[in-house]
Amino acid sequence: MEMNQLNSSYIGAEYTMSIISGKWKPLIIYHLRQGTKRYGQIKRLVPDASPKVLIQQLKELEHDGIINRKSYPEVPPKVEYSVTAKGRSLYPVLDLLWFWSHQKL
Amino acid sequence: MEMNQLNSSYIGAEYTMSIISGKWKPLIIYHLRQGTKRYGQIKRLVPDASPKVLIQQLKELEHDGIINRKSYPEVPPKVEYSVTAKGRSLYPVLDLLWFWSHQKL
DNA sequence: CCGAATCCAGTCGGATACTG
DNA sequence: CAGTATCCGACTGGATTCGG
Repeated sequence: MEMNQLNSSYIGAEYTMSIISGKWKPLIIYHLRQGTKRYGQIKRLVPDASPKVLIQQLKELEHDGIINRKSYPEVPPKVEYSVTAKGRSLYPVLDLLWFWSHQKL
Repeated sequence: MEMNQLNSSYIGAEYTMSIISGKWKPLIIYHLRQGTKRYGQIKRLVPDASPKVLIQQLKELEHDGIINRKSYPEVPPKVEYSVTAKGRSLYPVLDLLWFWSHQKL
């Protein structure tokens, strides 16, 4: 599949965008990129996200196979989030999005 | 600026996404990529977009410097839309978004 | 031909309080 | 500690009608 001869319009670009669009998703992925983190850590790293929204975005990322949720049956509860292989394949995409925005034209 | 050592989180990725997120924007850019088009042509190429929304997305793309609007003072009116240099710099981004969505993992 | 104006439904994120 | 539950305002896109 050639990158310099794309044909079938941009149907599919929307799909990728739907996965990473969500107010806190890029930031969540960025932090998890540095390593596995517990829920409380993420909450502190993304303090402006309300618990409802934060959990919601984590669930969506998990549902889309971008991150993995591991729950430990302990008291108190412990939950760890990490990036999956599919999620790591997203790094170049996010990097390019970031790069474009910082580009001077 | 190194692509393999991004630091300042992903602030900026959201900015790029905000520019191309909009229900018909990728499709509009795709069609304009084939060459300058009149409003009526775009309307026919993106038939499911209502006139209000279509004009709205075209205006946003114009405001963000992605496309150019050229109006000819004729009767009947004639308006042409084309992609700017900044818009063309967006092709690799859209291509990568498209490519990622078609990738098998 | 190229839009503008109005009204409307659905989705998204935020604030706050509460729970196993 | 790691979430749920409820309510709510803002924004986005859609349907339709009208105008220069």
